[in-house]
Amino acid sequence: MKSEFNFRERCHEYGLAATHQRLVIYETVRSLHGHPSPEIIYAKVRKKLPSISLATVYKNLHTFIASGMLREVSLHRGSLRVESNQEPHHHLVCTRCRSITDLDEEGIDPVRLRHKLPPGFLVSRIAVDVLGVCPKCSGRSRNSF
Amino acid sequence: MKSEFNFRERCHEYGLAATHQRLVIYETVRSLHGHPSPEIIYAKVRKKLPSISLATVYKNLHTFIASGMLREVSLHRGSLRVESNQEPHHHLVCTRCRSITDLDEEGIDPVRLRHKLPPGFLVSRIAVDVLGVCPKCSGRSRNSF
DNA sequence: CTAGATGCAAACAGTTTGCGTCACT
DNA sequence: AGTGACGCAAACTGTTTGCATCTAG
Repeated sequence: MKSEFNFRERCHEYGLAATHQRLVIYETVRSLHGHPSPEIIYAKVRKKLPSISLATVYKNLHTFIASGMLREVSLHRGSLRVESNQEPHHHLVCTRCRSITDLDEEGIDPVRLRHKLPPGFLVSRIAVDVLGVCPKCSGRSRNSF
Repeated sequence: MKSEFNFRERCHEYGLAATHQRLVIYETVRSLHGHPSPEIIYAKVRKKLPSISLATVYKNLHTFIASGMLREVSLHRGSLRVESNQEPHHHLVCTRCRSITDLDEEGIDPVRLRHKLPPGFLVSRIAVDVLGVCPKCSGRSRNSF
């Protein structure tokens, strides 16, 4: 199986044990469409591995994300945050510590859309996140973006 | 107080009672810097209103966000989501139902940065969210973006 | 006066942790 | 053989809900 070979290779690259559970979790994510949650992934993985635990799914999703084998939809998950800055602005986000800094709008050219959006979708604004590693975090540790 | 006047006006505009708690919560958010969480806001509001409850803070933050008086940092909060689509892409996000659709990268001009970023910040990529109201949601109901 | 707002406590959902056992390398 | 992964259950965090009481309009 080609993708399994690729999987083992990438695990080796990051010093991860290529366990059966990991393989199934990884291939399940790739087989799902959209932006699946841990629960959804767990439900599908369970069909192949009925005794797997949800904790294992969580641990491995984090492992994959930290290694760069998978990406999360947004770094802004977690608790609710409100904007105290009421001016239009964008965000500079550290992929390691998740800190957020405001970037005023003029520093970024207005984003232009050349998309055929779904008919009837009413665009209200465009949010830009500049992702990377902040000065404080550019010491050691793994990737995560 | 000018800002209080403005507050009462905006509440009236949305049919919200201009309670003392609401005023303090609103002004507290405006007085904080960055991207405060409900707990942080609660802690500061409590100094003026020692008997306020955390539930009231939550309820009112939601009220303000739904009315457009405040904005949340990201629509992607909540549970962890992973990308099943491994190609570089952007997102089309509905501000009402929070559904996410992928937009392939070519439909959006590469974003150019003209910012003086904090020295030492290493940019890895730029994420664009096109926000608006999806066809399914453009029936009734309030704003929230 | 009355609809809607507050405060409290209990319930919830999603996620993490500690620990004994098991399996890659 | 040893380090790291697994599975389980319990703990936690952030958030929501139901309900009795209060208050702005």
